Amino acid sequence: MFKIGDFSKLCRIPVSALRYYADIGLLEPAHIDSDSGYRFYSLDQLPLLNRILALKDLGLSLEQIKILLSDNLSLSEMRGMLKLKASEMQQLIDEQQAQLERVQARLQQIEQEETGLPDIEVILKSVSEQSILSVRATVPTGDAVGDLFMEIGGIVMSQKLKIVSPPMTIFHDAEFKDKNLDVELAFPVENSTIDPIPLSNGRELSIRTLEAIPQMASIIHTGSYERFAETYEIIGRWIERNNFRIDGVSREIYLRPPSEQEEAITEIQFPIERT
Amino acid sequence: MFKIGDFSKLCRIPVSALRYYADIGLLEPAHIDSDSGYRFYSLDQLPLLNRILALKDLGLSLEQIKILLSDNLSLSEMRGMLKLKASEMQQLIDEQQAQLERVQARLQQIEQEETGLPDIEVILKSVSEQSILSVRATVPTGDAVGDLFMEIGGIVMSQKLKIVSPPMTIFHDAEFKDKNLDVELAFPVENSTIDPIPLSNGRELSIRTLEAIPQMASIIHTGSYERFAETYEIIGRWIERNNFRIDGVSREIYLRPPSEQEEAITEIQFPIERT
DNA sequence: CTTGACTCTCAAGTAGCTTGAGATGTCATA
DNA sequence: TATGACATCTCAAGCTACTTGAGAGTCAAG
Repeated sequence: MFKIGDFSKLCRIPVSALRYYADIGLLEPAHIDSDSGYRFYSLDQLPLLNRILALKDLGLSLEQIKILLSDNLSLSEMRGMLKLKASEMQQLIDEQQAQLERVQARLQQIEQEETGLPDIEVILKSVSEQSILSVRATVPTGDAVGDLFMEIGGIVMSQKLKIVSPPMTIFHDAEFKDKNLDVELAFPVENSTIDPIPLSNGRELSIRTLEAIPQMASIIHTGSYERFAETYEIIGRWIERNNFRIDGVSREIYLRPPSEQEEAITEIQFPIERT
Repeated sequence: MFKIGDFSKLCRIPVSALRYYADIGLLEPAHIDSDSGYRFYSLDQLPLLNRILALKDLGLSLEQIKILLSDNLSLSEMRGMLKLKASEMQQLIDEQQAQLERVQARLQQIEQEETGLPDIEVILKSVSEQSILSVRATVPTGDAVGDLFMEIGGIVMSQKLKIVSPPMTIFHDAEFKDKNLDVELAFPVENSTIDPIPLSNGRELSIRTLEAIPQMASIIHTGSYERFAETYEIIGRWIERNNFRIDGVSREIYLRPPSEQEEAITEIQFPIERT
């Protein structure tokens, strides 16, 4: 029989951990002196302790180990648990690997271009499905989106549909263009249906569903629309450096329109995928 | 200005997290109504929040981010932090990869041999440096180690050295032998020096230092020495399956000698290295 | 004025221990 | 047998980044 300190040296587990294991009922001392309360451990407990440590090393929680050791479970149950664990671990490793790559991308950025554009503002997010009331049109220049907005804004308001978040533009062109852009002007609305509303030029305003997107690179642009190019460059470089590629149509979300007192705030989103 | 719920939807961060960030002073609301205590956030805070999220995504703690955002630190400091972070992450990933491999090794074992020997008892440990009083000798058979033990036990006891842990045998043969084994019988003692003590057959008993070993595969054998073979087989297979190789001399530690009442308990250790 | 949705604060819980305070026990020496 | 050094005991709190829940107050619509 060993006092806790000696047993601790023997098995190289801190005294505090042994006490903790005793507290949670994972490994009770072989004997507890009823006068002093001292815990005593026997060498016969070493195999059990080692089994505990081996299972812990496989990444099981102490709670799981306790269950596993009490109802000594079948091989197939054990296999199930381990398979689950293995896939969890694989996923965790993959995520961490991706995170490491992002850190290294940023490091590379810092090393290469001392005074370059910072891309610290880019974040990764997911967006969920939403209903939009939208019109798709070809506009001669980017600035003309504003005119389209003016044109249909009143019509949208008159629909008595509840608009649940700020308006956005969806850019359908496969490559970058600065003339004759294929855009969709959209207002997120509550889930409902209406008949399409015909507009001039054969266009129509209708409700459709914008599907969820698991991975979006997003950046917030503050200020006038004239300086968009720089912000687009930042997010573009971030995507490139982090080994993503653009996979779908981009959006601009007009969080706050420009006014006398305040600068405009716009979010730019690109759906991305691992290359 | 948005109430917390709306801002939460906007940036896709749970309300509880936003409140937490405010509590720890990481992101204070733009305004707090003094009557109701309601928090109000401005769109102007989005870039800051995104910076926070981007840094968090790089694996920095909220505390670090807070420091980093308050004293806006230099590029080289930033680089230092990221480098440190990157190496930490790399190490973490390597460890987890190794752990995953151990899980998979065990899975493979379960799948292949339904009724095979369980190797659940093998654990990985490190052992630290220790002084030993030892004699090295060639013995005709494994059983003869016991005789050697008898022979020198008395002499060791008479040395008035404090023996700090149970005796062990170190096996110096490069390959397995069952005849003429090159063994070293050792008693861990307090750090001190004595003159070598000559024994019969030209052997001598002396103090030396046994160096620390970072990775040992260890298993506890309970019972008579006759059934050692099976335990050796278990640990050997574990080492093989986990892609380690034996790197140095093995030990047997006689934790409890056999007696009328109790079974013997012996620990077997192999130093190992990643292949 | 009511109703329901929203918000507030404060406390506790999560995992696996570690650290510390303050009280007691054990052991070897004087 | 007294003393001092050291080991051990039992709590309680701390670690991270939040989440959950209780109980109470606020706000907007009908």
